[in-house]
Amino acid sequence: MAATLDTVFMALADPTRRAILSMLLEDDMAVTDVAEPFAVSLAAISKHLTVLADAGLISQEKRGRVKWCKLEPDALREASVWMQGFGQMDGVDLDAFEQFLASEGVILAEEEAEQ
Amino acid sequence: MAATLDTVFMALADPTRRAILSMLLEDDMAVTDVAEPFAVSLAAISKHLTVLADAGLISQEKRGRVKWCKLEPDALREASVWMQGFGQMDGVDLDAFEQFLASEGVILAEEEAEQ
DNA sequence: TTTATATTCAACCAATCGGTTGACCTTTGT
DNA sequence: ACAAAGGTCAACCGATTGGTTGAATATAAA
Repeated sequence: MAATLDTVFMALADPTRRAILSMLLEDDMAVTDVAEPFAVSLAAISKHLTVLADAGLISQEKRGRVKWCKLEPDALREASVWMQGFGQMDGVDLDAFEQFLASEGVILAEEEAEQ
Repeated sequence: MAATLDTVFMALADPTRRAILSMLLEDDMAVTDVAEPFAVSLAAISKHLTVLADAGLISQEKRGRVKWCKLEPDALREASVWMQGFGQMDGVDLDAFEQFLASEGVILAEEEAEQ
């Protein structure tokens, strides 16, 4: 829930959690199915999913006895914007960049906050 | 040196280290000057700088008794590319995006590798 | 040469991390 | 009613993290 840069980057720092995100890119999954390919306990994966959910990177909805995990790519936006301040985006005409994004139907974080 | 996604994201997960990167965005700095605004010991900052250097996010060059710290924004590229696989870049016309970047003088990772 | 400056090293500490196991709760199926 | 399946919880473990302090090292200045 408290999706700060701290929690997002911390969540992304673990390879198992990044692999989970990649899996969820394909489709929503139950906790047990997320855990299946990994050589660790279900409880460990459950913890990883909690970390991802706390970072806002996934959401979890319980239907019956199954808890469905869904990728929430929006949480990456804040972190992505932060990173872009350092990379080769430096020197880029930001107005033109925003116009380009708008032309592609992308909604920036600040714009969304005003809605 | 071993700039993996693990080490890069882990390095970015700490607010002090992110603040250091922001400072280095302005200019190269000596270790002592980096440490000055922070309420922690010089040794602690020295460790943070080692973490950043191991992640490839900064480089350190010793001239005389002063060790100069320099931002290395390229290290963010790999992580940024990984993240863009999830975010709202999804669905964006990547060709148009690259053209836009090229028009802004930005060199993408793949292009640079071919040089 | 002596002294101050810049930085790291080494040892230590409390807190956190990723992992385990076994008990537990809830929902579904027989 | 009973058993199985889906998940979490709680307690524990070893390793790592971010921090400290004091000593050590190397360079520069007096």
